[in-house]
Amino acid sequence: MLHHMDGRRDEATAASDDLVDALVQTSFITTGVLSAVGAKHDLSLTQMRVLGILRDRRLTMTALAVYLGLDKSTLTGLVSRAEKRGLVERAPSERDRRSVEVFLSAEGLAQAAAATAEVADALEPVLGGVTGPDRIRLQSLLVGLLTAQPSPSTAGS
Amino acid sequence: MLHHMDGRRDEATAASDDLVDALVQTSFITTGVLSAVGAKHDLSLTQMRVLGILRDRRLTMTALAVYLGLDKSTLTGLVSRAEKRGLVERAPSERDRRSVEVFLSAEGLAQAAAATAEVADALEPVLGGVTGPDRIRLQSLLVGLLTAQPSPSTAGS
DNA sequence: CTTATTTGATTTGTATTACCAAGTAAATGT
DNA sequence: ACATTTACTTGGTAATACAAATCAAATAAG
Repeated sequence: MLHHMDGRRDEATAASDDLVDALVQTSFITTGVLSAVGAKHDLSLTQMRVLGILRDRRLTMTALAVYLGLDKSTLTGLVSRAEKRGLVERAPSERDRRSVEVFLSAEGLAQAAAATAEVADALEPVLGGVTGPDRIRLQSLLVGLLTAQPSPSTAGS
Repeated sequence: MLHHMDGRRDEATAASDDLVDALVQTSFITTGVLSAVGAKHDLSLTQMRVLGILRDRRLTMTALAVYLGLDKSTLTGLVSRAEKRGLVERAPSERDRRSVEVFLSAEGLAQAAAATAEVADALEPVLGGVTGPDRIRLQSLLVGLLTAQPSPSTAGS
């Protein structure tokens, strides 16, 4: 689809554009909320993601970079700042002495938990237009979308 | 809901957490795709948003800042760089000589159209897990969510 | 087993993004 | 007419992000 061999956008594509548009706009609203919640704790969106990802994981720098879709060199500074603030810790891997593993400190874990709750709070009004059984429907549709994704593009909070 | 007067997260809240989680993860995947498409054209996510917003609008700096959820001062540099690249143009408002209106140049319009098509392309595989009638359902649920939003948090591509 | 290559992370340098506070000019309010 | 608000820019600072180069450890080749 798309790939207008005929050089124009057909009806099916036009219809799918509406879905794409809705998805994109919803995403911006959502990340806007994420961003705002993070700002209250002096956390950037990326730092929020780090907290979210490391909530139940312990990853090497490279693995974390892949999750975030960022360059390895970007991670160095990102993790260093988070480390300086006591949110995460670094530890050398035992299997591979080149690798550095990153994980949440106790403080980071607390922050992550608090942030998660606040995000749920802040998204509640956003979900105001979706009520009752529609929430279940939306959820299962999104879960369907997510589970169909190739492995660790499943990155996220 | 939420607003645990009792200081704990109840069942309803826990259930809604799953929806929140799915929404957040979906958003990260979507903005990741947006970001990747933009990168191919040397456009940041924010610049992509600017193109998307100005596709069918002509806004003052402040209005654009509100749409993006950014500070006015951030917009100055953002628009200046986009202007230097020939994507947008500035023009003094006639009604108010303090105001500056921003709009897409011919080149910017072309880029916006191309980017829109590419985004639809790139999101196609992401939507792979949602097929047939489920797409319509997802779309109408998202549209329902969007239309329930207070005015221009409806910002987005 | 010794060298060559690849891999994991950091360093350095640059550009962008973003905020705040302060400043200027035009428009409103009193 | 003067004070205030509004619209935007400027200046300063920090965070974010990438690319290229470097270094150490692990793996592959010979």
